[in-house]
Amino acid sequence: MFTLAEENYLKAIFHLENDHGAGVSTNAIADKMDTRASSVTDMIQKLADKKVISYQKYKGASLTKKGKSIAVNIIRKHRLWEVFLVEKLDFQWDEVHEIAEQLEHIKSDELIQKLDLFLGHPDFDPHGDPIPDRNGYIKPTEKKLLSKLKKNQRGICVGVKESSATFLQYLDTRKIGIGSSITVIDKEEFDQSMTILVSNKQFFITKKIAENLYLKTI
Amino acid sequence: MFTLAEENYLKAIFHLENDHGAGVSTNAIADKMDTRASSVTDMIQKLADKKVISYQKYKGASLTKKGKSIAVNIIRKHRLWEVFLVEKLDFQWDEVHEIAEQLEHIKSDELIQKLDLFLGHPDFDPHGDPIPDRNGYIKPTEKKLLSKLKKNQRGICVGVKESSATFLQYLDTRKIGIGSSITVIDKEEFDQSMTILVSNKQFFITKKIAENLYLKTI
DNA sequence: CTTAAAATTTAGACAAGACTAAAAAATAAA
DNA sequence: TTTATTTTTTAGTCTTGTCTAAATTTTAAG
Repeated sequence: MFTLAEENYLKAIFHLENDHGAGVSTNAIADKMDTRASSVTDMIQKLADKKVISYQKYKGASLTKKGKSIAVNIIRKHRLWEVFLVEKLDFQWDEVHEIAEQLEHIKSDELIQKLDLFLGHPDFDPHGDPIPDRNGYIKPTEKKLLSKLKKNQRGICVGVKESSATFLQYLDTRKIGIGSSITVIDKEEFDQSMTILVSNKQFFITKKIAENLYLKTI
Repeated sequence: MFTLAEENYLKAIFHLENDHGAGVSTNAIADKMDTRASSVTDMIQKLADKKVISYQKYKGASLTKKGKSIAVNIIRKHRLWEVFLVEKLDFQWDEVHEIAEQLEHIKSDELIQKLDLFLGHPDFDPHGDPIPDRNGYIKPTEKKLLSKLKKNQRGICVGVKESSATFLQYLDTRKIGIGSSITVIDKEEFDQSMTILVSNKQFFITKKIAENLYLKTI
């Protein structure tokens, strides 16, 4: 059985490995977990003892098969609970992360199976992230960051990379959400900022915004 | 803010105080929490420092107003989650305790308010226990232990005192549940055992069973 | 009312998970 | 390649919540 702290480390390592490739550095983990490198070294050692990561001193950490399966299961739970909060309890998409962060650690396979059924086996969470199935399989989706699009290209928003409340609220004020059609009207070579068209309104957005919106190009 | 351990102690003290009156002994708490008396002494001291219990050495502990309010809130959460698990996720009444034991510690007032609404403001949990309202008010119910009934009296089962899986499963095999009509056919003076009638079937039950079934007499 | 038993508290230790400060290793720069 | 910088690890400490063993207080028995 894994403690709350261990589960959170596994989840962090999974995400880091996903975003930046295998062999996650101590500092990267410390950064994501908002803790100190020395604390990470300690935990890394514990997780290696438990065979959920492979690790050599100074060489970074990678999830083993077992570790990955645990991490994916936590992510599955997180995303299912987010769907529950938004679909059933009527929360907004910017309000659910903190709560799901707690709910994801509730231990009961039966519970998750029944929750999944109750929700109608959803494929995506409210932020457009795919929900792993019971075996940990994540359906690959062909989504592209808005920042990768060129002038005049367009797509449908299918997800957000960041899901902090501030970012989501920013999107809300622009009426940008999952399903929104977005067209690149203009793109500034110098700072990668863009002018985009969303439901007949034009907005100016920075590179940072464009790097956190996933589109399905059409 | 209170830790998981602190919350569990508060809950235990609340229940003990409810069942056996104010001034809960160290040993009683240790027993209920399945821990050692010395650990209880330590925690009791912490809780007293935080003003959620009043406590004098060797004299037992009592919840303060603040402590009681925290405890009742945890119980409210526990019972609401139990309703959710049974009503929405289709769990049996003997399967929900462990899971609710975890869910009761999720921190979000908004969540509980919305859950309560989603469930239609239920008054009782699946074991017949009253759900405190948002202000911590518990509607007093006139329920009586089956063991207090005399020969030929009858009532409707409105709750169980114990809610261990084994006890609930025992009741299931006898088709006894919330709402069942129970008549005392015979009562043995010697050992307080009973013969009861439930939906046209007679059962022999021990004193211990009768002491864990709440009835509303009619 | 004194002694025995039970209940409670204290003292000291331990594991988990974090931290600071310092040492060691790896990487980048000159 | 040697030096400087960054990254990572080690060493030692702290807090929370637990434990055992011993001391103390309260309660019960004679």
